[in-house]
Amino acid sequence: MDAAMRGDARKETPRSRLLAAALALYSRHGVNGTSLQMIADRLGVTKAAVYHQFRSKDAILLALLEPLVSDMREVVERAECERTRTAQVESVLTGVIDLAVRHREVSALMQADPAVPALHASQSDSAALSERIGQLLLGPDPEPGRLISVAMLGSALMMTGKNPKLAAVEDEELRRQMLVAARRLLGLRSRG
Amino acid sequence: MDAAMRGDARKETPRSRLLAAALALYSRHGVNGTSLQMIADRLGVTKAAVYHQFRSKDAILLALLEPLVSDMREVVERAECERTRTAQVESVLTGVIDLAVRHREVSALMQADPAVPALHASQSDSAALSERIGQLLLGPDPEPGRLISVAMLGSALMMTGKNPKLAAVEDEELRRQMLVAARRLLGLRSRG
DNA sequence: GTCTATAGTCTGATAGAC
DNA sequence: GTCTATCAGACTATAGAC
Repeated sequence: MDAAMRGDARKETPRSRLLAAALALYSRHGVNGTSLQMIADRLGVTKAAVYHQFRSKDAILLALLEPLVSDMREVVERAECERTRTAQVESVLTGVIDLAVRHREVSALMQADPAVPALHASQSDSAALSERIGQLLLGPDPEPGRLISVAMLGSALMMTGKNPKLAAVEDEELRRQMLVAARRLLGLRSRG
Repeated sequence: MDAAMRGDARKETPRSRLLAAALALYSRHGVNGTSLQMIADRLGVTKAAVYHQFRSKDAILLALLEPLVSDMREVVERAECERTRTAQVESVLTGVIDLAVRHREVSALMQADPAVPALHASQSDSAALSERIGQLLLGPDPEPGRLISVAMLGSALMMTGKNPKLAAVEDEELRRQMLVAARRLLGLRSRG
C-alpha cells in the first residue's frame, strides 16, 4: 500500500493532525459551535493554513465521516447478503457495535450533530445507511414494541461511546458488554 | 391559578409561540445552527420583537429547558428518598421515562446539544441531575457490564423520543414499551 | 505550507420612534 | 409590542506575498 492513505489512521501528517483537532472540537462544541479559527488556534497556525488542507469547512466534516460511512456501508451490505433473519440480525448487530466502538467520537457526531444531515443532503447518504440498518434489525411487519426497542438501540449504540465514564474502557471489553446488553434489549438469547 | 403560568404549557401567548418556534428550530438545526433571525422569520416578526420577550438567546434556551430540569429534579429527589435499591431503580426508571416521553424534543436537546452544557456551566445544573440519575441506576460498586448498560440506557431514554418513526406513537404506548425495553436492557424481571 | 490582509456576510444585541 | 436603524464583532472564504 503506497502513499494514498485512507481516512486519518495511517500516519502523522498535517492533514491527520488537523482532522484530529477538528474532531476533538466538533465533539465538544458541535460542528456549528466550532469555527475555523478555533481549529487553527488549536494547531497553532492561521485559518489560511487550514484552508490549504481543506477547501471548506464542510470538507473537513466530510473527511471525518468518510471512514465511518465506508465501514457502515460494508456492514450493511454484508448483512443484507445473509439468508436468514437471525443471521441478518446477528451480522448487523456485531458489525454496528464494532463500528460504534472503533469510531466512538465520530459515531456520536454522525448520530447527533445537526450539521451532518444538513451536509449529507447533497453527499453520500449516511441517513440511507442508518435506515437500512434499522430495516435489518426490524424485519418485516414489526410490532410497536420492536419498533421502539430498535429505536432505543440505535441511539444507545451510536451515542454510548461518547460517554466520558466509558473513556477508560478498552475496545474489546466495551464491544463485548455492549453486545450482551443489546441482545438483552432486543430479547435475543445469549449465544452459547 | 392565576396569570403567572409555568413554562410554556398554559396558554397561547406571544411568549409560548416564540418558545415553540425556537424549539422546533433548535431540534432541527441545533442551538448554534439557529439564529435569532430564523426564529423571528418563522414568527413573521423582526429580531427586535424577539428581544422584547427574551433578553438574550441563552434566555430562550434556559426557558425551554426549565420545565424539564424542574421535573428531573422532582424525579431524582423522590427516588433518592426510597429506602431499598429496588425501589430506587423502579422509581427513577418510571420517572425518567415519563419525563422523556412528555418532553420528547427538549429531552433530546438537553442530552445532545453542545449549547446546553456550555449554558449550564453558570446555571442550575442539568449535568448534576443526570449524574444523580446515573448513580441511582448504577448503585454502589457497579460491575463494568452494569456501567455500560446504564450508559446505553441513558442515551436511549433521552434520545428515542426524537426518532421520527415514533412521532405517531402516543405517549402512553411509548411510555409502556420503553419501560419494558429498559427493564430488559437492565436485566430486571417484568413487574407482575 | 504558512503567512497577512481583506472581502462580504451574518451574528447577537441596543437605541429610540410609534 | 412591534418597528427601523445601527453597532461592533465573528464568521467563511479568497488573494497574493514569502
